[in-house]
Order: sequence, then C-alpha cells, then structure tokens
Amino acid sequence: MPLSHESYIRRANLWGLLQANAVLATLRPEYGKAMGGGMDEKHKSRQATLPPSPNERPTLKTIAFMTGLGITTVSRALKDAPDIGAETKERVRLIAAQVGYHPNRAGVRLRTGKTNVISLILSLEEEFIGLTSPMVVGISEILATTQYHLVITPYSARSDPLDPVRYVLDTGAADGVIISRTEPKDPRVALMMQRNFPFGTHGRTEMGLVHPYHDFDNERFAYDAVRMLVERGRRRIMLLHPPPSLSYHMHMRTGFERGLRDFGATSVPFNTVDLDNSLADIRAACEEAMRGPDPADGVISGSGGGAVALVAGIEAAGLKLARDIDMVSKQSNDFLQWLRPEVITLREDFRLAGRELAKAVIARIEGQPATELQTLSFPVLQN
Amino acid sequence: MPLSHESYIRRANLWGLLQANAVLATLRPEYGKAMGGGMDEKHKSRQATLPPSPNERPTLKTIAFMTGLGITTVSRALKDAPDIGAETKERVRLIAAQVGYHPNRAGVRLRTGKTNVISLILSLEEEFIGLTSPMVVGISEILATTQYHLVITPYSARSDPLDPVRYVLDTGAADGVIISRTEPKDPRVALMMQRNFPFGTHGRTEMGLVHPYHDFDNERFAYDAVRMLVERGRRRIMLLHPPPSLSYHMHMRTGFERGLRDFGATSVPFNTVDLDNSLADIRAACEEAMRGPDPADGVISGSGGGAVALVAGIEAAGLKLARDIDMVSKQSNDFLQWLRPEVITLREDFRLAGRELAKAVIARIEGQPATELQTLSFPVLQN
DNA sequence: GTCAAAATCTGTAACGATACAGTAGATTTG
DNA sequence: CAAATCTACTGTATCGTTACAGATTTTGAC
Repeated sequence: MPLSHESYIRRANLWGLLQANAVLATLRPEYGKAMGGGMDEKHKSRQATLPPSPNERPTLKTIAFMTGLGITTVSRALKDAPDIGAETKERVRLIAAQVGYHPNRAGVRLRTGKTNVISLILSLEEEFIGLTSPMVVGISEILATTQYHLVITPYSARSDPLDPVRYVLDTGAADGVIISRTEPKDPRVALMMQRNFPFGTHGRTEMGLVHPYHDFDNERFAYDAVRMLVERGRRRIMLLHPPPSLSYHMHMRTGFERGLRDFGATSVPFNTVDLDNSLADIRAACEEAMRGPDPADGVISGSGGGAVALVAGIEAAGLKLARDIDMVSKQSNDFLQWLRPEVITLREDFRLAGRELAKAVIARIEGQPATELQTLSFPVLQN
Repeated sequence: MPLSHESYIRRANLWGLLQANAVLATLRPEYGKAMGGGMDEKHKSRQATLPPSPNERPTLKTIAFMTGLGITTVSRALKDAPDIGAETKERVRLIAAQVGYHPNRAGVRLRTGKTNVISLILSLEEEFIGLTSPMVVGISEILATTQYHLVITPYSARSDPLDPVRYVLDTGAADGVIISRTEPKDPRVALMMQRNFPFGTHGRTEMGLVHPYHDFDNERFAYDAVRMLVERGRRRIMLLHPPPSLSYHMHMRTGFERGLRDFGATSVPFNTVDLDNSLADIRAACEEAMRGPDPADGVISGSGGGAVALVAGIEAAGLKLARDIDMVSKQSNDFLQWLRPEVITLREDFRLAGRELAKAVIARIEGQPATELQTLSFPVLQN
C-alpha cells in the first residue's frame, strides 16, 4: 500500500475538518513532505492544492483532495481502469457517491470530443409532430439509462432538410443523429455515410448503402389491409398513400398491388392527394371520389390522421361505414376507435421505433456494424 | 496600425500557401521577430503557432493564424468588443464566415459556465405527450433563432417529479428549465427559486413566489363553456376536470362555478374520474353517469382527449349529441371536429405556450425580472 | 541480496474559449 | 517635450477532463 494507513485516515476526514476550520495551512506542508523527494522546483505543490469550496459542484479535484489521491488516479478509478488498486477504486467510488459527483460534461466533451448527445432531427410542420411525439418518448426511455442527452434539432419544410444534418456535422453538436421522413435516395444518409457519422433512420433507403434503420413493414400492412377488405367482400379498393418522395410510399404501393393480385381486387385511383396534404384537402378529394362513378367500396389509409379525413369525406358523400364501404387504417392514437369502431385499425408502434432507433444509434457509436442494427416491426391488429 | 500592410497581406494569404506546401518553417521565425522584443525566454512563440490542419473544424486559433492576430483579439473581435478596431473586426468576421467558424460549445461552456441549453422536463406518460408535442415545436421555433439548444429531460410518473429538476440543478445541465403540470404548491418551483435558477412554468402557482409562467385562462374557458351551454338551453352541467393536484384544476372549477351562478345552471357531480384517467375509465364513468337518474344535459371537457371518451360514453348510454346533450371541449387536435362537429370546441394553443415559455426563460436568463415574464392566453372559439 | 517485472500511482499538457492584466505605440496634455 | 491618456492588441491562466509518459514501490525470480 503506497499510503500509510494513518495518513489515509487523516485525509479521508479532511472534509469535515475543512468545513469546521482552515486546517489546510498546517496540513499541506506535511503533505508535500510525505510525497518524497521526487519533486523539483517546478512542482512545488500537488495538483489538488486548494480545498474546493464545499458548496461548489464537486469535481475530480474535490475527490482528489478528500482522498489524498491525484486527480488522474481519481479519474481512472471512476473509469475502473486496470492500473488502479481495488481498494482505491472502492474508496473513490464511495466518496464520489457521497459528495454527489457528476462528471462535468463540458470537460469531457472538450477533452475527448465525445458530446454524449443524440440529436433528433425534427420537422416543425404540424402534420408530422403527432408521429414523432411518441418517438421522442421511446428515445428518451432508452437514453435515460445511459449518459446520453436528447437534443431536438428542428427544421422547417421551407428550408433544406440537409441543413440540420450539416449543422450537426459541422459543429459536432452530437455523437449520433436520428432522422425521419426517409427517402429512397436520401441525401442526408449519403452525407452522413460519407463523413462516417453514426445515425439511424426511421425508414429504409435504396442506395446500396448499409446503415442502421428501423422501419415498419408498410408492404405487409397494405397487403394485409387488402386481404381484410376482400374478406369483407370488398373488391374496389382505394389507397391514401404517403407522399411519393418518401421511402415507404413504394413499400405501401408494392404491398397494395401484390394484395390486389393475390386476393383478386382492383385499384381505384386516388392520386390527387397524399398523407402530406391537409386533412381538409384529403376530405374534399375523398368526398369527390365517392360521389364519382364506380366509387371504391374499400379504403386503406396510411395514417390515423388521414383516416379521420377519409371518414369525414365518405360520410359527406352520404355513404356509411361497414354498410357501403369498409376501411383499414394505420393507427396512431385511439381516438378513431372510440368514434368509429367500424374502421379496422392496424397499429404502428412509434414508441418502439424510438427505442429501437436510440439503441441502434448508440450501438453504432460504439462501433457495432450497421448490418446488425436494422430492425423491422409489423402491423398489429387492434383489439 | 500595429501591423504593416505588407505583413497583413502576406498572412492573409497563408492559408492557400499552406495547403500547397509547408512554408511554415520559413515564415514563423520571421514572424517571431516581427513581434518585437517584448518576449522573454518563456514566451518564445506566439499562441497560434502551428497551422491548423485545413480539414479540422476551425477554431479561434485557425482564424488567429490566418489573420496574423492573437487568439484573444479574434475572440473579442467576434464579440464586437469595444477595444478592437473596426477594420480588424470586419476582417475577422469575414474570415470566420469563410472558414465556417462556429464557437466550440464545450469550450465556451467549460470556461464561462454557460451551457446554452434549455431543458424541457417531460413526463413520459402517454396521456400527456399529445399536449407537450406542439409545445416542443413552439419552443424550437424560438430557440432556432438563438444559440440555445433544446434538450429533453424525461421522467416517469413512478419517480419523483423533483428528480429531473434536481438533476439539472446538480449537474448544471442547462441554463434554464421549462416545466409543465404545475401544482399550486409546486416543490420544483420552490427549489428552483431557492437556488435562483431561471425557469418557466406552464401554469401558475399559489405560493406567493413571483416567477415566469405562461398559462391558459382555464377559468375563462369554463365560464364561457357554461355560458354557451346555457345559451343552448342546457341547465344541468357536468365537468370533466383536471386532476386536483394541478393548478388549473382550481381555475377551471372556479370559472365553472362562477358560470353556474351567473348563468343560472346547476352542477352535476362527476368526481370519480379526471383528465389523468384512461380514456376507457372516463368513458365508463360517463356512461354510468348518463344512465343514472337526472343525467346532465351539458358537458364540459378540459381536454380534447377526454372529450372523445365522453362522447363515446354519452353515445353508449343511448344519448345523442346536440339533441339530448351539448358539449364544450378544449381542443388539442382537429379530429374531434371532423367526426363530431356538434361538439363546441375552444382552442388552447400549445405551440404558442411553447413560444412564450421559451422567450420567458431566455429573458429570465438574461436578467429580466420575472414580473414582466408572465403571460396568459385565452380560449378561442373554433370556426 | 540483486534486479527486472508488475502493480499503483503520479504530473503535465492539451482540448477551445474567455477573464484578466497587461504592453506598445500613437496622441493628447500641461 | 515629458507625462499622461487612449487605442488596439497581446499572453497567461483557467474551466474539468483525459491521454500520455513517467515515477515509485512491491513482488517475484534466481
């Protein structure tokens, strides 16, 4: 043991003494002598010289002073480094807990470059926030068990979606990024891949690049939806699809068309609006379609919000759910089920998506290969 | 001018030269001489000695090297400090913009203690995220125009609501905090006031403490709601109120009772559930109340989600909106209006709340007195 | 009992920014 | 014309942490 037991005891009690009185002057010189002759003129004193004031936030220096150890030793002890004695580690951990030590994030960040931040890039447009909100919760659930903080990096639809990504990359604002509204050829993905920056996408891409993602199986959703409508005797089916620019547009279309073929139904065109349109627009387009010749007898909605507008349009055209027409919708909240239980809802779990993406991004930061960080979730029939 | 025009030109062009070749060795000594005799042995070289690599993120050092100025000068020039020459400022700003300089947040934070972070303390419970989501957008809108980042600090209902606040206070994770679900005697408010920490609350308190807040006038909402129901000939009114622990419970109750008196209506007890109960519980309680003796002919809901459950309960009891009963609800999303246009909705703008709170907290950080940072918003009749 | 290896502990320098206390030279003052 | 003042700029120290390169003591081998 490099320190005598006697001095160990003396130093561990310093804190209490210091609060009572300034015994420092009498203790420090003796301390310097105890250090042995290895000190030249330049190093007159130890690192942790002054008693850190008790009401300031404790730092490594505080613990170093209280234990009589060096700052480096304390740092390494708290990291469980192999070159620190077991007893020392125990002692340091105990005192750290007692004084409520938290590593200073700025210090760590400055020294190591690690921000311990995950950035969620969020569109400020009203239409999408309903979806991302449970995602925030899912992400938070995971990050709460880690050192990571979640920071929201917003952008508006009127600006370049690359802007927030560039911002994070250029300023080093985060260790990893989560993006939504993924496109098949997504320039944000290309940029982050090129810079070798950890990220996860909500939705897949089609660029031959391997990166972490979480996606909902929208192909399966649309396929199952067609099946369920056909089972109810519906044959002329209309799809309210996502905007064509987004990746899951194609997935949903593919599943829809495969379903039509496999179950023997036909498609009713409904291409004037998509899920990015306002509810009012969707409602109007739906009403018009329903009043037209050969209206659909089955409808599939790619989101819960869209379904509400479709229901309104259908009813405005004088049709009645379950009697004249059936509907399958992806669900985000429960409201639809309370007010129109006739609508068949398949659940997409955004909270799960948040959890999966947070886990994936952290794993990617820690070096895990992207191939192992791609997950898919499946539609679940509600009730 | 302390630097000759000649050397100014030479140094401003260094960047290009450096990228082409390592001319540093020939330039630096001449540079050192140009500094004059004020340097003793300890200060052999200037601060900005080595050429910062062109692909690293630019720092003050980079700009200092490129301009031939000292790091301090660059720092002060970018802050528009009064002791820097106008021409120098211009030159520094130009180069800073050209190289895409962003101050390193960790550096600033470590040195000044300023985090440039606002923390939004968020409950992870599903019931509330619908409300806080537009608030996130509002906050982001404001912060996007500033240096502040928004970090989400979550807590779950099963843990102490003081935990996240203590965390921020103890770790110095943010310069300011925004909290929701404010209580009349809110321990979080007491704690932050005591520590003199900037914050804003969504909702008022009743502790005789002056602090920034934004609140919706729930008293007015309930009062107006009663009036609207009475105007439709309703007299027996039921209120789905917020949980009694929250501040706005009392506001809403007060407005409700004042409305009853002023407009001559009576209250139908509905105290088995509140807005924190699940939709299923609210629905069941409502149905039971509607099937009981002397049911209400008017209902007021303190939230849009609750209204959906109430509508379901009313209809399950065989009653019909507008015919047997009328309803006024605070609205959060538009769904209710599409599916039950009979319900009268008064809008509470959570996005505005986010904007107001963000502005208030920043102003508080900048030292503005809390008395000037208290705002109220009013119900707006939808359509 | 000597010497090398192993086990523990250590100080210094650096990350990027800013507060502070200067300094050099130009300009004004008496 | 010397002293004081002003202008414009500067280096050093520091925030809290960790990488790195020692330093000291203990242990073990022979």
